[in-house]
Amino acid sequence: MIHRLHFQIDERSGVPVYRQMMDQVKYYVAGGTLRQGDQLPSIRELASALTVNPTTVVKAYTELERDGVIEMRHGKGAFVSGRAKAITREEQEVALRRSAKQLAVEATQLQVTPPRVITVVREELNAVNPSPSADETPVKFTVVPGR
Amino acid sequence: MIHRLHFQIDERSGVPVYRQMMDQVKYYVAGGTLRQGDQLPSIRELASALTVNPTTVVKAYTELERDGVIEMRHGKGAFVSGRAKAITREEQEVALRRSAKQLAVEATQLQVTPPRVITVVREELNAVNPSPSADETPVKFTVVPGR
DNA sequence: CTGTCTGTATGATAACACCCAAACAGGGAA
DNA sequence: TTCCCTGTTTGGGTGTTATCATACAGACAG
Repeated sequence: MIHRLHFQIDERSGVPVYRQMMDQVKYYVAGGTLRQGDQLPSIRELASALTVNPTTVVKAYTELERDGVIEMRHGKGAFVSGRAKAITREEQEVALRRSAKQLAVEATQLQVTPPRVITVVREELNAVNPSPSADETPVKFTVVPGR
Repeated sequence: MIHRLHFQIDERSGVPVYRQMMDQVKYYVAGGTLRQGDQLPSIRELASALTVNPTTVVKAYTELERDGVIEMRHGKGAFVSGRAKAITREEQEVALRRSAKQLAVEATQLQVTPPRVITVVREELNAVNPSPSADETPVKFTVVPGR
């Protein structure tokens, strides 16, 4: 079975790329998709998949290690840290609401009707469509770039 | 009656200050608190209230003007734009999808169930959508800083 | 050992974000 | 007119973000 991670980088958002990557790794850990011991995409793999410079990925991974989310092992790869606890449930809720609020504001600015917004959100949720997994063994993930 | 705008700037977020200000103005406009013709805080007033440099506010206002949200009039002030910027259906669709996809990816990373996402989006749409008001007189707003 | 994967580390370059100070110019009221 | 509000513009400074190219070093299979 192939596991995929969806990474979405929005250059127009003004948010630094390395920080967007950090957030998304944290979200995967918080959501349970990435579990203790799982191997993250290598620096070069992630960099080429997202067409960013490896240095940028290094920065993201280094900061994530400083935050205790991941561990990097020379010559082996980057792995989800044991003592992760990257994000609290409350922070997850805040993150979701912030993103939803942003969508709501933008849609209102664009004068899109609420039903239309709901429809599009449903479509995009289906498009992302995660693969359900109850596997307990540490796995390696590939990247699905989103730009 | 005194009208107040609450501005909150988070320096640790990594999001550029001028962009945080832009988002909040957009939110007020989308939500109907700021209406066509309303006068925004002056550049210097907003800058001193938030203890940021006036140049930063200039950048935010300039970008907002480029987005068609506000208009700046030399010697008079900054006002909420009358005419919504002309945008094609296609541009509207692209912008909406981009924002929706961002939310979908993030929700998936957090392993939030699609129904839950829809619920939150509905709530945020309701929170943004203004109750139609009969008051048409333009007003001036002051700033209450949040730091 | 060799090849190839992995992370680690530089220095140079460019663009952006933010601050600071100062000056210029329009609008409107005393 | 003068005064004080307003936006406009310029030049200089610092730190961050991100790119590119290059090199070094650990892990491991063949």
